[in-house]
Amino acid sequence: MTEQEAALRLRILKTAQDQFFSHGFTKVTVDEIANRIGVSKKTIYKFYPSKDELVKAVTETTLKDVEQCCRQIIDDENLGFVDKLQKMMTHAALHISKMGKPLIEDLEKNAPEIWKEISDFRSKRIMEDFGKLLKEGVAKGIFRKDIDRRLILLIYNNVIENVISPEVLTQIPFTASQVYETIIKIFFEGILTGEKPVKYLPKKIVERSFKKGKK
Amino acid sequence: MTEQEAALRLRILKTAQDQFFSHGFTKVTVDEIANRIGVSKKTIYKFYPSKDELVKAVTETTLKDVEQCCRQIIDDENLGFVDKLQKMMTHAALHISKMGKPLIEDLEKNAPEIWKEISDFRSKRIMEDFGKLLKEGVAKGIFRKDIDRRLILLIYNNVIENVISPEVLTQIPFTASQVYETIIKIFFEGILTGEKPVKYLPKKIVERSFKKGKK
DNA sequence: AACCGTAGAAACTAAATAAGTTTCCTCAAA
DNA sequence: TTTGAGGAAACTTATTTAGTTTCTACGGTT
Repeated sequence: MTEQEAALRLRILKTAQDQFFSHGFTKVTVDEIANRIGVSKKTIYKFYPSKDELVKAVTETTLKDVEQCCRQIIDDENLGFVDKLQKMMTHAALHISKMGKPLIEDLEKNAPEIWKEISDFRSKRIMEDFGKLLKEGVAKGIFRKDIDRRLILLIYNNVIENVISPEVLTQIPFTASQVYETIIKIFFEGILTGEKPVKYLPKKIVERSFKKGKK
Repeated sequence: MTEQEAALRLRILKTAQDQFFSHGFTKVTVDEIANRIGVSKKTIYKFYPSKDELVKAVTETTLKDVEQCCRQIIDDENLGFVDKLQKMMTHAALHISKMGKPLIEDLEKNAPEIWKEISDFRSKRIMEDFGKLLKEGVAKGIFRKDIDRRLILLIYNNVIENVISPEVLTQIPFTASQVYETIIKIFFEGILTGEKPVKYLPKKIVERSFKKGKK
């Protein structure tokens, strides 16, 4: 595959990702993706043998990117676990809000095996690594022990999924980063014991980070 | 039709409007609308003989609401024409941003006769009434005469349609009302001669006004 | 100038989806 | 007990879409 072909293949992937993230995949036709890029369906099927393979490629690329980012955070020895937790939460928020609800619901209904892959990944990556950090915080007396961490993550996931969405953000007098900062405050203030001062606010997220199709 | 039946009919209309405004009408199935409301397709077809009729009803109701609001503004003798223009612009903005681009493009492609109705309405209502107010301003030396008002409206329509949209607003550090206020400033500063002081800023629009399906 | 390979556009085939209708069943009201 | 209405699902028919094939044009190579 030449470099130009690789570039085209990536462009197909990014355009599909953008459209699938916004609308789900069943509502987006291969014809539409082709038209957006300015190629024919024949060219798309040159790189991806079927629409399902394209959906899979979008999903796997997304999860790989998330995995890589999470690993960088976990493996960063310069960060304390609170910083790690906060960065993980930020990254999870970006992932959840970009890989939007329309696609997740669509996958659950129409491509359950891909949905299961995402669900398993989130369980492993979010519940394990995330949960490990929460557990460490409890052990050190920084986080409260009376709140089940699986519920923390369930609530967090739902809040991000439903509040940081284009439709909601259009109708409230707050920007995406303002909303996210408030969510982080409520969560951290809710799980901290208060016995030790903890800095948990992330560096301000620029709204552009919420752009779909962006790394 | 009983009052309860009328309420159900209206609920079907509002749900359809909400979904069509966000996604266009071809991508929204009658099944989905029925599921959202918790009725069967049979019940929907009781009130609307076909999907096309439902789309037509949504469109006509929308245009009627806009017409009524515009008329109230035009007929309000307590308002100067600058206030009238500004209120018309605000109302046009709410209409354009709510009756979203997905539906307009969908109608143009798949239901051209409905699209033409909207287009004609917009020409008449926006170009005529709107244009009349601009003309009056030029005559009074308040607005510049060297800018064609058809272009003013074309540019205004495009700015509102493309900037005040959920996807864009998610990715910028401004709220919908902040963006709208800036648009209004640029437009009025751009068309005013500056010979006379003019107050043009609207009362602040609450973001909830951008909610689809809301009157 | 001729040939070759590739991709766009559109047509094609087969499968899937959706509009609109009908059937069966349940429930509430008379 | 009977009746009527609506939900759920099945059904029919039409339309759409996934994936394939054909035709044509264009650019590169010989």
